Amino acid sequence: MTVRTRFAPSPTGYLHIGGARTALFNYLFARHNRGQFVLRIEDTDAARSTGESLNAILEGMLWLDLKWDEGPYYQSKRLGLYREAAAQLLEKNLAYRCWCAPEELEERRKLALKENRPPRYDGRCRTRPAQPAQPFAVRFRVPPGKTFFNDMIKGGISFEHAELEDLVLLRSDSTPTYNLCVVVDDAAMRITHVIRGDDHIANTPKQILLYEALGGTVPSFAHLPMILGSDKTRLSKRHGATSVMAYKEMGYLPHALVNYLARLGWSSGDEEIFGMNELIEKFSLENVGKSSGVFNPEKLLWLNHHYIKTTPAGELKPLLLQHLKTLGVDAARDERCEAIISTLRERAKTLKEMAEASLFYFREKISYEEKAAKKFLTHEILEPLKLLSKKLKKVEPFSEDNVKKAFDEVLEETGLKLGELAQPVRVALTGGTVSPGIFEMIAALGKEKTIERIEESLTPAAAWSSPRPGKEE
RNA sequence: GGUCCCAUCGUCUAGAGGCCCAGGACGCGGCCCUCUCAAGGCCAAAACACGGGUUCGAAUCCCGUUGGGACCGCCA
Repeated sequence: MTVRTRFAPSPTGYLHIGGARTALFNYLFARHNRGQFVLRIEDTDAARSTGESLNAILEGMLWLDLKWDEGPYYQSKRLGLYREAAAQLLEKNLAYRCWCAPEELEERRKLALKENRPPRYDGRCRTRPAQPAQPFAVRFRVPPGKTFFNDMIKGGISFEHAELEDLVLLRSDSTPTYNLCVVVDDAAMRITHVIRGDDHIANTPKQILLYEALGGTVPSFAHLPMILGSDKTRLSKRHGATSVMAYKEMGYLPHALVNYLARLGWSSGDEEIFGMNELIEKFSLENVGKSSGVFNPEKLLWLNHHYIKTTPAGELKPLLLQHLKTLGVDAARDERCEAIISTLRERAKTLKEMAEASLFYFREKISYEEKAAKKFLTHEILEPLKLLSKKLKKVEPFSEDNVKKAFDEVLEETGLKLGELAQPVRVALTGGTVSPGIFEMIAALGKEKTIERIEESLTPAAAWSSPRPGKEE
């Protein structure tokens, strides 16, 4: 039997970290077993479902490269199926009509909670005579007994039916509810493995009972542990960004998130770095842990940096371009991009950081940080800078090695140490004291801009080099 | 309140009775390298929640305690 998994989000918000991991594990399990991965949109709550959310979820999955084989299926387009199933259950007396008013139910629940009683429906309509002309909901008649299932992650779990309430299958407006839809669809779509968050454990016995009532094959279940925030409560906006797409905006590589999410709850020995194919090859539910995990942004950041360091510059370029664009720089036609990326990848943990750090390469005019200029653009350095400029003009090709040679000559002739020359040059070229290695940076900046900026620095250098009090030469 | 789930360094985890006075990774601290910042290399601190069993032997199995979490909707 081919393995079929599904990811079934409800379009009531963006794709969040937890949902993304559920989707990923379903994807990996299906791929690993050469099965199919189905996408189903659970939009039976018309009031809360939006097209915007739907797009956000699809966008998130595509960004993470979690491609589905089938769907998306929309539950809102399958309402007839669910009603049919409910009618069938009604017919077999496995379900019954309930005339209780929702408000009344709500009141009873609140009262029960207040009195510390289980807030469960008491089943009073099981035996109630028909109330013609009254709107009714359809409830499942939970049979007596006990349900056991063997969770692929958590192991054996069983529930006494006495703990289950007669759940609503069809609302009084005849729209179906979650548990019914899930079971009907998972059966119809021949889902073999239901992999979802462990907040669904309590739903599982109800769903198993429904499968049995409807004569469907019960799939295998695997309940993933929750992802928690730093305070060990369920991950939410309070803990920072939870939207997958927010990570794109922050300059994360999609695969860094995938790798991080995979390792949150799953492991393969001591390994930390996994490409997508490697994940597919190595993923198995046996290696998924049972306990919930805390989302650790620092580790994600480390992974992101790892992938920034190892992804070819050519692949990084279009991504960097996007971030530069939001900073108002259009570098699409700039041929230096790949060289620039190479100088920055070791020191930028996100693409956003890289874009910001690369700004000096693209600016027409740079401005000096006051402190930096004051400290390094001094009288004494004027001549060496002139000399350097002169030497650099002759450098051809303008490669890192050749630039270094020009520097060596200047150092030789002036007796300066590299540090004494490099920092002023750095300020002259970038405006600040922090940048990539001086030679690689100069080569990436390009001959024209380098010489232009050094010469430009010669003027203000004289003006700003007023010696500090007591240090008069 | 009831039911269910979970429990190894701060965090993610390895560990499927002896290989473990517990290994890796992130982060943190130190040192080295060094033209700045990084990156890199090396070193260090840091955990089997507790109590009972079972066993020649337990982080690993069982029970209990404690602590965390989830669920208890005509939401999904």
